[in-house]
Amino acid sequence: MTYAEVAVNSPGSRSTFCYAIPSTLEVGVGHAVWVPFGSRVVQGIVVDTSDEPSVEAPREILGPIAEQPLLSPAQIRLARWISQRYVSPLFDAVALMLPPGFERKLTTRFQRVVSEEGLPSLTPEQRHLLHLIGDKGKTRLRELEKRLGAGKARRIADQLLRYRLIAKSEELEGPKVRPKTVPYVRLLGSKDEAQNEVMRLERSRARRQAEVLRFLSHRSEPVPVSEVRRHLKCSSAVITALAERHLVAVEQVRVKRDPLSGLSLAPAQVPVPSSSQLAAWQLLDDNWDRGSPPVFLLFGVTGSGKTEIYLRALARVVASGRRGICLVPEIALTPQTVERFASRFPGRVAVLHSGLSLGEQLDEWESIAGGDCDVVIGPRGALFAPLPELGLIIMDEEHEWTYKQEDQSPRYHARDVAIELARLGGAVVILGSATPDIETFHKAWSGGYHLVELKERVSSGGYSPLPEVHVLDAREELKAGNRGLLSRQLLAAMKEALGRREQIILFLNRRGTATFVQCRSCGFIFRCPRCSVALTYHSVEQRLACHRCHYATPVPESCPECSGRSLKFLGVGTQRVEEEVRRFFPRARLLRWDSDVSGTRHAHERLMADFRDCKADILIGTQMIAKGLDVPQVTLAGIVNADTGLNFPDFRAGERTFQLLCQVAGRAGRGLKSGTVFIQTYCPDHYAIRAAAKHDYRGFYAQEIEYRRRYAYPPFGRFIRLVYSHPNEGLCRREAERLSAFILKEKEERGLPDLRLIGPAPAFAARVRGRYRWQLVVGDGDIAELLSELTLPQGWIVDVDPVGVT
DNA sequence: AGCACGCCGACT
DNA sequence: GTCGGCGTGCTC
Repeated sequence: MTYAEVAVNSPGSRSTFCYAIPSTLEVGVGHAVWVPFGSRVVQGIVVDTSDEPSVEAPREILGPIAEQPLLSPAQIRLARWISQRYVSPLFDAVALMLPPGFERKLTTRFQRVVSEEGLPSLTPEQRHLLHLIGDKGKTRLRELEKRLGAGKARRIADQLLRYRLIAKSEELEGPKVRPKTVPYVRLLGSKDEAQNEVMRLERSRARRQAEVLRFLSHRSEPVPVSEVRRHLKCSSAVITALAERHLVAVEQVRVKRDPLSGLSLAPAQVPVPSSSQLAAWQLLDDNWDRGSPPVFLLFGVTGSGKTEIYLRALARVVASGRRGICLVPEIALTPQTVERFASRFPGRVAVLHSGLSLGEQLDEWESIAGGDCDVVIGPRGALFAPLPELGLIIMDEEHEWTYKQEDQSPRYHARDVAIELARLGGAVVILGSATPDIETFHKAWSGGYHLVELKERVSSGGYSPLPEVHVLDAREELKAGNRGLLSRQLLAAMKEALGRREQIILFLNRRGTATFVQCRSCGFIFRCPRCSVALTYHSVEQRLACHRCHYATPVPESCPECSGRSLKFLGVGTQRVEEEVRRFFPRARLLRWDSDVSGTRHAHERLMADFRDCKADILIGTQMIAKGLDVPQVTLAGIVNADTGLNFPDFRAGERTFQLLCQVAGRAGRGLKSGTVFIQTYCPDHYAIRAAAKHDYRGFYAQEIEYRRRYAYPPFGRFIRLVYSHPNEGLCRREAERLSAFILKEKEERGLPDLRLIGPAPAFAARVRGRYRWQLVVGDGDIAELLSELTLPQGWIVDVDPVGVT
């Protein structure tokens, strides 16, 4: 007897379960299987096999879900690594690699057993439920929950079950996706026979049938029914009649749902590289196999031609018979990129992202697995595409935090996973950025990665210099009596640009819902007296709170520094800016671009196209315009308030601000005309702002890395965030305190002096959907190991390398 | 996710 | 005492 270690699809099962493989089944490592689990049947993946069972009485695997294994041994190794590193259930890690629509759930349904009405002992609620279930057919539990609420529906259903008034059944939902098929019509018999039949049909006045048959006799391959109908303008009845006479056969043929079918692809020719691109390529090419794995940081300002290097690298890999994945931060914003790749590798590019229909996703997945694609493009999840012979992973804009999965387990960072994947499969990694993540640059600087620099900006008209950047001190504006959002210099520059019929972008760094309070006269920001973190304004309770230590205070009426009474709640929306611009330039055509406006992916494209076609003079927007926008006519960029990000309670605040400012600055002057950028700020001396104004990444890095070193922030230390959520506030707090005390005890007993514990404190989002949230942040001290030994009560979320921490 | 088990308040 | 509601832990 052989036994299998199975990762089961059941929440909270961190370890694997042992099952016996019946000798009648062909099941091995990587197979998806149905297994009995408690009273239910769940899906699982075999991650190992052995001759000895690991428990006394294992149950038997019921059967394979698919004939072929779904995962390769390398993928299982990667899943194990992810599960360990991010302290997540193994199934969650495995699930990343399964085909789209793989997961199938059981539905609980109820049916009336006896239709005896008027049982006197029934409560009104019970009667109601009985009524909802009805006499005929089955009713889903989910349906009842929707009407009565989850807890109540279940409780009352249980009561009725006990009275044997209803019966319960568990049914497996049908597959969410099926292969798409299209009917094709094929000639039966030879062409000569068909010709004879044509004549016979004509004689018998079946003119339509004769036409169809003649049409088919000139074709050697089966023809789609729709094509026949379109061509001969006949109904399907004609084809059915022919099929009944056994002259033709109608067959279902599988077709691919292709998300790229709408693209107009002119095969692109390879452009002549600039000298700096050539130099960078040479360096990359020379060091291609050096390192374990070889990781390159392609460091080049916006518009320096990184994409061309990616394409060359992909071409190199494809030429050697291998394949590549290109990760992008957000596919919705980069249709041009997809188009560019697709026209360079015609017919060999696949895209994978959640914006596609499940059918498209499945078809892409299967054609990738079948070896029909050389290049896969997509956001972080595309990393897990079943690409055989993976030789290269590219990560564009590697500093972007969309690469970190936050909302569900496993909370992985695609960069780290990419490097591990490359290590397991002998592939090369190229990380590209104009403003690399501090941790990445540190690794490159200290020799862990190859640093490849692209020094010049390339544009269609030749080299375009970086824009001139002016830092405007917002405090000076206030002293001069300007209480508006836009400074005099910026307004003057806008007026000039409008006069020259040039385009302007105004950028607002409005991040999240966090608002902080600042004194308008002296620039003082309310900070926590204990942690010096900017206090966050909670509008519901009308208080300022520190999310790190739980300090809270009512909103003061005046500034403690200068006694000024003009306190400003910052977090100004784009609408405010729009109103103000309209007041100053009533005749300018404005376009507002933020998450409120752009609902769909096409809305992005339309907005961008409108602006590019000069249908507006001024574009006002948030983060989004810093990313996908490339409009050559823009000569002026204004950053309304550069400090919003700086005051964010996160040690990466400086880094994020620098990155954002550089990105916005990179938007101006990409065409023939040079650009100007205005940065409005209350802290003109902050190193992130000063460095951004000079386009000086290295200068910024030098200061930032010292700050990180001093406080043992990444890359010199790591964090793990533990969030507990519970509907009961007291219980939530108590559990957080219990775990905190436990960790401190472990710190003593195990001798982990480096372990730092911050909290417990209410999490940044202190209450989400009726559940209170408390968090602990642990720094260093090999806590991941400790946590994997521990079984945390359910309700805890573990986030290794979280995005926003103190 | 579902089921068993154990704890606590309302009622026989 | 006992029944049932609710919270917690386990499922190979």
